[in-house]
Formats: sequence, C-alpha cells, structure tokens
Amino acid sequence: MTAKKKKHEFTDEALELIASRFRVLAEPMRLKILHTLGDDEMSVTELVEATGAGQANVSKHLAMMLDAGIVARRKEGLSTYYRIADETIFDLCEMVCARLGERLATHHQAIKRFSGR
Amino acid sequence: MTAKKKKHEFTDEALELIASRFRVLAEPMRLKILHTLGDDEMSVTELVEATGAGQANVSKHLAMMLDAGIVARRKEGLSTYYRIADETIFDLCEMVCARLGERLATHHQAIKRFSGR
DNA sequence: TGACTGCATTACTATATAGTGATATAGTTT
DNA sequence: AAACTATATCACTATATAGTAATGCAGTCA
Repeated sequence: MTAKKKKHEFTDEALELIASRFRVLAEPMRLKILHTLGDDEMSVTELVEATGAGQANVSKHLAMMLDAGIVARRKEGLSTYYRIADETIFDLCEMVCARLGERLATHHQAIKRFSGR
Repeated sequence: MTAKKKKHEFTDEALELIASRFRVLAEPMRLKILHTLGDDEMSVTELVEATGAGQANVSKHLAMMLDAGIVARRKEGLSTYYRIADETIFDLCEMVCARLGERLATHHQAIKRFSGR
C-alpha cells in the first residue's frame, strides 16, 4: 500500500459547471459591468453609457449573467433594471486582485534586485 | 449633489489582467489537472495517465498555467515535475463550489414546492 | 554512436463567443 | 392609431483557443 492519497473525484459535469462559473468572470467587459453595477440598480441604457459598450453587447452580457444567476432584473415601464444577485463574485474578484498585487510586488522586488537595487 | 457614490475605476488593462486570471480556471481540463495535482508533485506522463487527456494537450495546459504562475516545475532527467505554485486557486474553487451547492439546493426546494411538495 | 524516452512545440481543425448592425418586441406618449 | 423609446434578439464576422497528430529536442541507456 503506497502513501498515495485517494482524491475525491469530480465528474466531468461538475468540472464543467465550475469552469462555466469562472468563464462568466473571464471577460473584461463583464467585470466592468459588474463593477459598474456595484451595489446599485441600473438600467441597460445607464450601463451602456457608463461602460461605453454597445447596447446589444451589454444586453447580451447581462442576459448571460442573468442565466448564470449572477445578476437579477426588474422590469419597470420601458426599462429593465439590473442588480447584483450574487455578492460572492466580489469576494472572488478581491481574492484574485490580492493575489495579482502580491505577484506584481514580488516581480517588482525581483526586478529591483536584478537591476542592482 | 446626488447620493451617487464615486466608484473606484479599473483601467482596461487591470480588467484584462483579472479576467485572464479567471480564464485559466474557466476550462474543465485545467481544473482537472489542478485537482489531480493537489498537494503532490507529478510528471507530465503521470498527469496524462491520471486525466486521460492527450500528452500535447496536457503539456499545453501546463505551459499556460506555468506562465500564469499557478503551477511551478522542476526538471529531473527526462521528466518534468509540476506542482501547485498558487494555493489560492483552491480557495477560489471552494467558494465557487459552495455557491453552486447553495444554488442547487435552492432550485431543488423551488422545484419541490412547484410540483406540490 | 544510435536507439529510446519524456516533454515541448508546431501546424492544423473545429468550436465557441465577443462585438456589431439590423430588426423585433413591448411599453409609452401624443 | 402612429410615433417613439428601451431592451432583446438575430445574423454575421472576427478572433481565440481546445484538442490532436506530427515533429523537434534534450537527456538516458545500450
């Protein structure tokens, strides 16, 4: 008997589910929309203006994120107001940002050291 | 003066950087490789056997994750041994899994209620 | 040296999707 | 009703990349 630890197996389906979650956050424009939304509720037009993206594009991203359960919407008259439905995405972003910050700092140190302090 | 909160702006570059980080985790096969690695150090051949993927494919994914600083490698003789270099990815995965679990549970409840308890 | 092995890389195909202009749809105003 | 507005959707193009077979290459062994 080796010391090999039997790992918990993920089905391909589960892996695809997790990956698809990350895929939502893997586009700069979607991150921009999410960050622009923040704690507020905003109409599509407002988001279009704030992000500078095309209306069709914003609508498509919103529809995608609605389907993923990351945003929610409320229709009122002609407008549709979107808001964040899953606050945990901000935690994910913060973790990534923190890690990126560390890496950059490390690189910075390394470069300083390399170039002779 | 409105109550609108001035949001911290991200540059397009920063957004792209964050997105690219998520993009690494947005592929089932990469998640599989990372999860297979776990705390161990494994050669490419071992990873190929464990994942069932093609050798070229595994190599490409590993090269990509090496570049992203998520794995590290050590060459010994003919073999190259890879290991996790950034443990925080597991925290990210756990957060996503937890959230997915919640969502599934909620949906399950909703379906039960809809179908008459 | 030559045969072999493990990994990386290249060239290619297939697929997914971001962005965009045009159009459809539904609610509003006149 | 007709005109207008906000959003969603469609059709399309361009681009990125996952997977794969073939090849390159460096280290090992006979």
